[in-house]
Amino acid sequence: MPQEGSSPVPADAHSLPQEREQRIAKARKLAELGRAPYGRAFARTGTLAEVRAAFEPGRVVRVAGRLMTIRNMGKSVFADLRDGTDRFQVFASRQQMGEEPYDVFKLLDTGDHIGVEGELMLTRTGEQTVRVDKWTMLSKALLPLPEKWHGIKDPEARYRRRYLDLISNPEVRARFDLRSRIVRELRSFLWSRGYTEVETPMMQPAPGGALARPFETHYSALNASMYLRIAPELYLKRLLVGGYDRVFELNRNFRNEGLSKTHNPEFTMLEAYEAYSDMRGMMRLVQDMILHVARTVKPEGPLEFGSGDQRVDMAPPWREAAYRDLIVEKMGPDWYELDRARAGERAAALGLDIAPQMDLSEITHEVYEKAIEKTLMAPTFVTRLPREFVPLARTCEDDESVVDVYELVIQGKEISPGYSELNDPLDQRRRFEAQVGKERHRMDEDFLAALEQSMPPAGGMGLGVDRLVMILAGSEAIRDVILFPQLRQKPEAVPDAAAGTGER
RNA sequence: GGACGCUUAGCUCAGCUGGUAGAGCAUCUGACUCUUAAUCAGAGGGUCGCGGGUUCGAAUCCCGCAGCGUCUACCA
Repeated sequence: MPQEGSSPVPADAHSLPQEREQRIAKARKLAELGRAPYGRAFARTGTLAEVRAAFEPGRVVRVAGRLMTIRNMGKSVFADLRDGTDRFQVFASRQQMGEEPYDVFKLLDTGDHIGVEGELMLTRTGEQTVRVDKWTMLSKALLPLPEKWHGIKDPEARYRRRYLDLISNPEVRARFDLRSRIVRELRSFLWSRGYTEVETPMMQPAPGGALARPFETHYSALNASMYLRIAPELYLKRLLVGGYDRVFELNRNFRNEGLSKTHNPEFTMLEAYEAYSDMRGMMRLVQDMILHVARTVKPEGPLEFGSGDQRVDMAPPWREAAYRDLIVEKMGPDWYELDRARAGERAAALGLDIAPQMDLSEITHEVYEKAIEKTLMAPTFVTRLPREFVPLARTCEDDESVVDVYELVIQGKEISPGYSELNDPLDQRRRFEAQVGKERHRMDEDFLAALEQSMPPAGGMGLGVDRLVMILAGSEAIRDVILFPQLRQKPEAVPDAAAGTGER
């Protein structure tokens, strides 16, 4: 296995010509000395945080963690151990441990995992410390840690090797812990409201529930094309038909579209449906839910998130504004009397790109999306959207030209749409047929059959979980709230994967 | 998808108008029994993203490619 000095070095070893070899040699040496470099379970007195909380000098404890720093003083060594909860200093001395175990201890490198048994003590400077009596090798690190002071900064390395980002940037770990809490609170809120969580297919024969390009895959056993879902909507509605009055799913959707600061091809979506409710009921639900989560994240003080011009005040009541009113507010009371040319000029004056083929309602929508929506910082329910932009939604009772929908905008981002769901199967069929012409989506006959079985009137809502986390965490990029964001594949894998195998 | 920018040691970064590459941390050797970015002395480590071109000579200039970033486009 070891390469002869004269034989060519494996290509991937170039990246770490020396240190990795040294660490492998140390692992071998440890093994020779009877200390397996990769250990098994280690019974701990508790986590480092627990041991710190119950600190008592003289008490014997067993702790484990990753060695983060080592300060070698000759006949004694101070080192910092870290686990998922805390950092804790350990102190090893030749006098205490005996010559041989102490010398072996000095084979350790930063990055290694070890288990330690010994008495708790206070150093002269008052730092809580474990004095090592015995220690166990748990796992030898062959690769060095990122720079201890500056950490890892290169964005590409941070995303591709997120484990290093998590090790060296504590605020990153804190942000993902926050995400976990948010997700948990969303669930517990809905459970407390009597909702049942379900899981519906992610692989679907006919992707529906939204207008988006799907990912396509192939199911060999059936020799059939399948699609990763773009939304769970049509399955959740089947469950309304099946008698679930309150149902939600919190899981991944996939859309075959571009990457951006606010778009990842797989993203986490919450969808909830409530029988006998409507869009108004869902407005109340989503407001209560987001306020509940925000309060959990920030238990006291004003409900403000983000900073600078992205600062958001979530304090209720949240504004509700009809689409048309927002337009008039921005473009003047005569906007809807303008002809196409005048409207185009006025929109262009705002710096918008108005293409010649755009009609009045398209120009208006461009104004909404580019000049209005982005400026809505505080939570705003935009209602009564023009039906041509939400073709599958139910129209308002008092005005057939607008739909009974809300779109919740926070910090200029669409966070949550809500609907009074369509339950007329023949109407739904007509609208699907109109869509199938434009999009290449297949008609979901099975779903239409379910509707024909009678679906109760219902309110439905969606919530972009990643974006909610962005707002509550004060992150400006979706990649900062997704552990492993989608990146292009590199021709070569991350360094060292194949080193030593003799391949490549 | 388009425009612009970046890519130098394991990590964080210098490197001028082209003259054969540096620092700190990490690593190795030595000293050191209360340190905490330990300290002190010494050493090793680089296909300068990849491929081509210009030139006596390229990390540096030119072209192509890749990855990443920013803005932009589609979308939640």
